[in-house]
Amino acid sequence: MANINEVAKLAGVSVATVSRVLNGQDVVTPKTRLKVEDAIKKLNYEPSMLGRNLRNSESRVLLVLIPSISNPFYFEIIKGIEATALDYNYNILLCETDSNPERENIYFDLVRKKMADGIISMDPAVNIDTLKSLSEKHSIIQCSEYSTEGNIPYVTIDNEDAAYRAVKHLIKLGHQKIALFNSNEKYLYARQRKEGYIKALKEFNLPVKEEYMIYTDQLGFDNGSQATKKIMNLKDRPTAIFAVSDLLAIGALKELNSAGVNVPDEMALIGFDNIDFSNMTHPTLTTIAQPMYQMGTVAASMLINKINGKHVENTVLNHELLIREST
Amino acid sequence: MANINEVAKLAGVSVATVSRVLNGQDVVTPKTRLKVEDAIKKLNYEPSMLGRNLRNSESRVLLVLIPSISNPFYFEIIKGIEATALDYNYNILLCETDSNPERENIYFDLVRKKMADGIISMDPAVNIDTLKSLSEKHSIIQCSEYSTEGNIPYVTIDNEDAAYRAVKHLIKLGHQKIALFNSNEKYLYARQRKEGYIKALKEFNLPVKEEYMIYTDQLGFDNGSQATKKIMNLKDRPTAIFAVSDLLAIGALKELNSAGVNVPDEMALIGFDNIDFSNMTHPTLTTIAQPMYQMGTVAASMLINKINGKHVENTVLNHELLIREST
DNA sequence: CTGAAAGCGCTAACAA
DNA sequence: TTGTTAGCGCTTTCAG
Repeated sequence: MANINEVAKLAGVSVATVSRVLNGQDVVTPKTRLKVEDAIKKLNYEPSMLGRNLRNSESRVLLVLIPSISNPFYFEIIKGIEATALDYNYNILLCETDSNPERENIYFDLVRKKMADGIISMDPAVNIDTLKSLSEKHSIIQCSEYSTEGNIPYVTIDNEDAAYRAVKHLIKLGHQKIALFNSNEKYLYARQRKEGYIKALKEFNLPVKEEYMIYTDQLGFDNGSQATKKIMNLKDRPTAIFAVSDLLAIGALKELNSAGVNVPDEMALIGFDNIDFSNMTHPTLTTIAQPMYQMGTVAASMLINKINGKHVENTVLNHELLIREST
Repeated sequence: MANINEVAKLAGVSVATVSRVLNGQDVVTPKTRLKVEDAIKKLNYEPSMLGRNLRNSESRVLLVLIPSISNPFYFEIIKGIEATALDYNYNILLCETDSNPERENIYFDLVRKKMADGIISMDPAVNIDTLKSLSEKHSIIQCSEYSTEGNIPYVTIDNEDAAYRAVKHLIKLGHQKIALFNSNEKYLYARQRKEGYIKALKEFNLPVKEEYMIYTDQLGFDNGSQATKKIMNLKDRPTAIFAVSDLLAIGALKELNSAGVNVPDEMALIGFDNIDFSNMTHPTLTTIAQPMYQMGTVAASMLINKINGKHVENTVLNHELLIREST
């Protein structure tokens, strides 16, 4: 593998000139540029990022922390991040924490060790203390889930309002007994969505019943199925479910279908996220759509700005209620 | 940020000694080791991978090429790759090509530019010529989809046999008119699965009808729905569908459910891949399960071996027919 | 067992 | 406009 020296020698110029050509600096005479380009072609030379990165003390890698790669919620966000990253000549290292602090630490180490220039954290279960202390020396952006501790910039949606609108939609449809499938309240979004749920109920003078609120530790299909079983056994069974994730809702739908409960007639169902699959169920799922791709591009832009020492502002994006067959 | 020099100075040793401690070389006296470790702690020192990587001319990054991040088929494979990679102190750069040659090239450039030490390609649409020429200088492994051109090592399953067994299962159930939802025949796996389909039909003296074979360009839900519409309009409508991907099958199921066609009574359905969703549909989907996680670990091990100059052998893993409600 | 020094491949300040 | 040179942070050879 040729290096910059050999190119310089073959072209009859100095390495500095080769470097200039490589970086598109227009101080170079067209004639010398041509010589250099010729030499590059002849030697099949490819500049090594290893040398360049050391010299520039940067890795041009952005770390993206997600709890699980199999949650479709993150797909579009990741695409947005990646597109923006590539635009700015960054690459993304997608890191799945499995909500495992040990694994998380492996990834944090990458930025400590300069293998990454910054982090976009989308992991609700992230250790916020570590994140905080890391953010003192490194660039970090929170995406979707966030904490206001530590002043780490974030991009998100108004979770409370989204939940409020979802539940209000159910109420307008005539539902009075509405279950909430929520995730663990240690997560901010869970607390916020619960707030929205309660706000809607209260606004219409409906009772807030503890037994209608089911908490699941994960946001998988199975958790949705389990939760559904629980509310089906209630003496005063709800007529509608608001699930804080489409995965949960789809698990619920599966259980309802199996139990022969008609959706939406006997049980209305509304999810959250608008993942692809939510439109492939039978019936299709009413859900809250977040501008995921945009969230990704915004997060990436914020991070890149932060890396470059610019000031970045927190961003709250708009959501949308998507009414489909399940309500 | 402290560097190795400052640590050496504070510890009163040379940088060489610090490096030895860092790399766990046991030539160092316990006493000096202690001094060094103290200094490291005091300075909060983290060794920079930038320097180390340049020196070792390696990046300890593995490139993983997939066509689309939203195809769940890849999840478990990626998990397998990642787990093995981490074991060997590698990180993976997950690269989504969108079957776009331009994007593909951006990623290939990363290994040319030494940002990555090797590639695991899972993209059926990959430019095999580029891959071939790249494999002359770089370590590459093909995973799942492969080409025998260029002698690039691969890990895969026996696609023909898998398809054969799927279709045989349908035939044993009494089906005589079986549709095939295949992807584009430019892909090897598509050709192989078609072979298996035909082999089973022939073995039972069933006619092979062109009109029962639908080709889709992508493996998404929508393609499955479209394909289903086509065969529903056939005068001699099939009674069973074998789809070469669960996504296709789920799209088909959606269409069948909407059209009020009972699955499996009026139309049996079998997919391929055993993605998570396949167990969440109503009815649940019969499918072919591939050992995806293992495929990932094997691919990663092969690649790491290749990077280290060892010889690697092609591997064919076992598959399994998972009979569920849709047949 | 430890240290001095070279060098991985590149960029940029400075000089010419 | 181009060249010389130092140095990014680390590992490793060679000497001691």
